[in-house]
Amino acid sequence: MLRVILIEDDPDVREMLSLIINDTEGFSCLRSFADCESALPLIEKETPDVVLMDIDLPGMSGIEGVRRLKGTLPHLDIIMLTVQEDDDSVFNSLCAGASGYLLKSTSPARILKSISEVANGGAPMSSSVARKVVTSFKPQSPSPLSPRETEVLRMLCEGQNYKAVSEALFISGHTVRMHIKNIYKKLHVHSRGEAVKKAVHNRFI
Amino acid sequence: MLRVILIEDDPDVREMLSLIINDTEGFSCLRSFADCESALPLIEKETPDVVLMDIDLPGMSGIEGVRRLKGTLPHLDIIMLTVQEDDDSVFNSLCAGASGYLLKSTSPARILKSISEVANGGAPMSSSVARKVVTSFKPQSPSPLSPRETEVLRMLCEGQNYKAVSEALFISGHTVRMHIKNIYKKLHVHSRGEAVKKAVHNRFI
DNA sequence: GATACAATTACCCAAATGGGGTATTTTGAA
DNA sequence: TTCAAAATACCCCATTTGGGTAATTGTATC
Repeated sequence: MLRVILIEDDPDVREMLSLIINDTEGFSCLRSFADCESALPLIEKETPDVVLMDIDLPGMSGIEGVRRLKGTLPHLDIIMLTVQEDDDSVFNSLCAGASGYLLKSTSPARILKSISEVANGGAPMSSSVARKVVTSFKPQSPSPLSPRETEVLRMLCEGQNYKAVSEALFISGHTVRMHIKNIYKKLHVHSRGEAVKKAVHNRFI
Repeated sequence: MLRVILIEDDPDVREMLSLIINDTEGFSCLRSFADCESALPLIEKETPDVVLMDIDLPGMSGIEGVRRLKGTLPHLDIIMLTVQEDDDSVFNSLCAGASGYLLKSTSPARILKSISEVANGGAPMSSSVARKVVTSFKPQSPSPLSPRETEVLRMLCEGQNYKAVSEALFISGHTVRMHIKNIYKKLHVHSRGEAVKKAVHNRFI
């Protein structure tokens, strides 16, 4: 029996979901709340298996709610259930610790399936959300750096200095400097920190 | 009609998948190959809708194959279909540009569903893979840095130097240096580059 | 009140870094 | 074969950085 708690400010949606969950074999909606403030203390008491969480809530946002819940109950599985489909909502939710992300257009059957999926170690996502997540891994822009420069930059990211790089690549320190100067020029940066940030961010390394 | 090409070195698996795809309404397996070397030139000719790609192949790996295919056909949807379940295989595949990742234990019905899903902008993944992907967004360790140090580190990541930071935060250059020294100590690093990398990687900023 | 931690200011020094320039050789693509 | 890019190597010098040490203040928390 999967024990679910629901946080959703729209009373109609809340009621409907609660009924659907309770009317299905193997699922039980322990309680439902209209906001995080009232929900959080009780969730920590009741320790449900899964929480369905809206994002746009009065008071504390659902994302902040996730952050706090995961702080006290790291093993709790939380599925976002929201109309928000923008990158920020998705990525901030996942960074906060949500284990799934469904759009409100999701069918009741799919929601129930997602609840059992998340409880079994899955990460149910609406397909457009999943694509966003997967695409975020792919470097968006091709690296402007030559293979050698990429190699040098990778070592800079490890915190190696000129000398270490030159010894590792069997080239002189002068050459390392030249590569680094070219890297800075190509990335439009003027320091190591910026270069590392850009490299990590754009996945050049 | 979804046009599929299959790359899989096991003849039995290849045959079976090919039959299943061709025997299903709305799907067509244009061709199948045992390795990337022979597949790539023909895929660029036939421009299928979806490619099913194994990872462990003779010669070029499936991951490298994805990288090359996405280089020439950026809009092609590729689903990895493999026994490999380790983090490296998953993340390298997605970084290379795969749009989906299924384990070989996936049922034929689910594979067919995934093909249409990926063609419709989704990102089908086996549930354990999806959880890996989602979990990778969550910072594993809470930041050990004080708020002020976090602020300083954020500016270092922007490529600001001591003076710029001190002016922006209305503190003396000496204080900035002290903060940075403490940051290095807490993060166990010895240079700006390393600190930036660690900060970005662990999402301290 | 005591203790602990964060934030702040201060100084010294050696090493690393960034910016400017120039030049040769190798490699690969047109 | 010709040309461009990449990789190699070198010079000078001002500035930045990293490491060490120490002291003061405020704000918590105990």
